[in-house]
Amino acid sequence: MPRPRAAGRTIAHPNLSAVSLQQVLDALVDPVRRAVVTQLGRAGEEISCGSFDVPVSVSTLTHHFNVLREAGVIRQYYVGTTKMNALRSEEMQERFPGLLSAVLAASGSDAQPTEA
Amino acid sequence: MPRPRAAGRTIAHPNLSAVSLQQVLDALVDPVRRAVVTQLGRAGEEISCGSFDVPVSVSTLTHHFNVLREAGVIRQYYVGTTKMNALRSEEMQERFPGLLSAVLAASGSDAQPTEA
DNA sequence: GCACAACTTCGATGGGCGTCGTATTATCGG
DNA sequence: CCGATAATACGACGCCCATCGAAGTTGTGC
Repeated sequence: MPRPRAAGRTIAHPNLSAVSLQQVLDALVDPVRRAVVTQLGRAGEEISCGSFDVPVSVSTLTHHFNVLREAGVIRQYYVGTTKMNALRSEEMQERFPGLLSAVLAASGSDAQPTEA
Repeated sequence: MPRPRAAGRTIAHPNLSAVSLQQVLDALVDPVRRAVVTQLGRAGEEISCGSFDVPVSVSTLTHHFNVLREAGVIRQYYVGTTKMNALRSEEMQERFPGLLSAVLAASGSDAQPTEA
């Protein structure tokens, strides 16, 4: 009976009322995770896990997706062997008004000082 | 010639255009620093370094003030041996619209899930 | 000038987390 | 049933940072 593992199907998502500000900030403070969020924000649509432009290995990326999901920032579901990702923008807006949108806006414009 | 040290007087503050989103998030993600920011937000006024209610030693607190100041979140100046602190709310609002206010709002209300 | 109070600086320590490679599971197409 | 593809689970490793205590600096008041 080697534990059920991923079960391949349904994925658990937290109720946003059970998510703390600390969790969300922890999720958004990592540059790689913020890149994921930003790309999701730009696309406005679901994106498969493998379609992100980030400078880390696949296993690391999986870890980041878990953190984002557990923080309530993204929603995920399977389509075959592919896992799709989407922002939980509206729910986040209710839970922490203005927070996610502020980060998205800042990431979108000149998030970096003078270095380009 | 033991370097000038603190010089006791004027303190250097960054221009907010030279501050990155990463810096600000790094500053705000720490619970102790966020407690400082929250208490400053509530007070609406300057507070001396020693008047904060945080569960760390004095030397650690000094470190946190440095991080907050270098991230452009707070402004500091000496009054005798006392150092006063104030939020740079308006400037932050211009640089990263909605960010600081969102964090303040979230910290103020139920930032924690269900644990009280 | 001296003691005291407020804060800083320095060096050391510990824990957490981002990172990776490898092995494993799940799904689809022949 | 077999291979290929997509993603996860599992340790392990290294670094960064929050933390502290002790010593130092600056200013105040007597």
